[in-house]
Amino acid sequence: MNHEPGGLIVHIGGLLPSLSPAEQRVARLVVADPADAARRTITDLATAAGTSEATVIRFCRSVGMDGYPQLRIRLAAEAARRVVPPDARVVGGDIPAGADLAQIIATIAFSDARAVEETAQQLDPAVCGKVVDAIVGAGRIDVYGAGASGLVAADFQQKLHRIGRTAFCFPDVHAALASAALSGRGDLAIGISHTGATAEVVEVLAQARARGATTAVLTNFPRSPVTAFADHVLTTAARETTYRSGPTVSRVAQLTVVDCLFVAVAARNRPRARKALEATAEAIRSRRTGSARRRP
Amino acid sequence: MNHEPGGLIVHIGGLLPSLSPAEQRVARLVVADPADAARRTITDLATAAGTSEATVIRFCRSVGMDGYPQLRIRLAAEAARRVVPPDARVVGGDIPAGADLAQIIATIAFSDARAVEETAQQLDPAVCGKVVDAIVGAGRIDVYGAGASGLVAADFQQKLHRIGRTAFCFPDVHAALASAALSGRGDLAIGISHTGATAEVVEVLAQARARGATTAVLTNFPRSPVTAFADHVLTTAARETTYRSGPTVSRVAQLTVVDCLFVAVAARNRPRARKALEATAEAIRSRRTGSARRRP
DNA sequence: CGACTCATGAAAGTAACTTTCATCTGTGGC
DNA sequence: GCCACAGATGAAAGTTACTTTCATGAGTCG
Repeated sequence: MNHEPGGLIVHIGGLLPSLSPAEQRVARLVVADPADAARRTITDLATAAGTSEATVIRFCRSVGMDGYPQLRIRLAAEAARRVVPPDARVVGGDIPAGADLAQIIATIAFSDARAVEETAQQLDPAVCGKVVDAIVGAGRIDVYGAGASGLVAADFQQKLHRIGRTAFCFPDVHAALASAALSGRGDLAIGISHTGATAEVVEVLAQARARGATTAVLTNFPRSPVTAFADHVLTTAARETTYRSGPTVSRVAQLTVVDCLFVAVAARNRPRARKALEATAEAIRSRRTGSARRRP
Repeated sequence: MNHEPGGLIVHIGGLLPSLSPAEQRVARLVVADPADAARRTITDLATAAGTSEATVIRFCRSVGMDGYPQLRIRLAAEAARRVVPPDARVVGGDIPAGADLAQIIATIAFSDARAVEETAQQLDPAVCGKVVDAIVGAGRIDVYGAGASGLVAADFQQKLHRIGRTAFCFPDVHAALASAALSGRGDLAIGISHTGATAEVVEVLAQARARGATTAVLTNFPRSPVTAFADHVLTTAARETTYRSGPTVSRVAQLTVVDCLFVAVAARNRPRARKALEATAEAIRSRRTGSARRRP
């Protein structure tokens, strides 16, 4: 049958004058509220149009559909498409004072999602590749971060560990500096700092580099102090707002970058990574209670 | 019947583990290609899933629909709304074996961004409101989480702390259980677990609740064991892939939810929260080295 | 004014959907 | 190890929705 890829509703509107009176009544109902029509059964719609089911079927054929069910799902699809995503325009800035929860959720989700997308867009695959090389070939891997970035660092460390690349992460600056002092050629130090100016991270990276280790940093500001001590610079792309200070916004973007590196490293040695993953997953599984409840 | 205003497909994803095997087969087909499923008749779909029509009907009811035709039009509508980015066909699934870095980045960013968006869409503002109330009114706040979710828990704790709502987070199960045992009416325990089946988190929440504390949980699976012990259930919406085991994907979504709660709590008492934020920011600022370098 | 065309709905027929029920399977208790 | 039980499942019966057929009637053209 006929294919009307674009606007079925528009198409019906154009066909309207050429339809029989009873079919026109059906058509008008459909055009007026496609979503509502999609919800009705054929008998329903026929009654609402003051006609019989047979006429509705004829109408379907007249507009190029095979039958009523087909029309229904087409209508549902078109009605959904024409609904404009509510008020995405306003969303994206700061949170207004009297904001309700739905607004807050929409705003945050929007800015998080955008941070992720924009970060991915500006991330340089070549630099990533070098960092991945470094991770794969490194003797020892240390990951540093303070505050919110510290959590990202911990996450990175956990992940590398799970695929068999032993890594360390220090919550304490002194321990971190000690580890950096003990590193050398062939080792890798990864710093994570939104501002790129966190003293601890800068010091640690500087120390590691002075000892001959390779250094990499993940920051939002490509010209921040820390980049002076980094062989490889990866950047996130996050904007700040009042209530969500910088690190908060960028943390999601940082995690995305960490995930990318993780997957890329795992992809380098698929079988071994998979085996390591399975082993760790197995170890964790025993810590689960029974599977999800079935309809309680 | 149930109203799932946001993402039915996402909702189905979350319900997946709580469905019976045969229903899961149906669910997977539906999630994999909603538009295609909408085109099929019930017999068709049943055959494709290797099961009977009866099971498909049961599946419809399980996900909150009245019957198959209703499911069909909902699927058609959602599939249409989901404006698929041109080359997103490959993106979103598993990472192909020979993937290059650009592909990996695109895939991960896409699935992260989608997890955030879908989570926001299905997040219930009413439940969030109750959790915010609980946080604002709580005597003591404990946040629990293990593994990757543990980092999210730590993040939440840090955030609450920064706006003056003292909270605790325990990396050690014993300490957590002890704290839970000491909690009581007016206290709040928040559990974070992607699977909802992490034994530690379940035990701790059960304990806290038994002592009279209010409990809340953040999980991907609304019918998982942990929800039995939670007064408030918040859900993320993340799908799993091979290389990025569940918790990895959902962590970004979890963080978004945590951010929402954080901002909502801060919004309740704007001046005080702002003052607390500024105080902590000031404390951290001293730990920064000079501002960003100007063209080196 | 008759013969034709077309629109229309009633009713019969078919396919789709829903319910019921018997069977089966795995689980936990003794 | 066996029994009782709950849950999962599909076959088949039952119901509803959809489609076809056909008779009727209104308009209309020679």
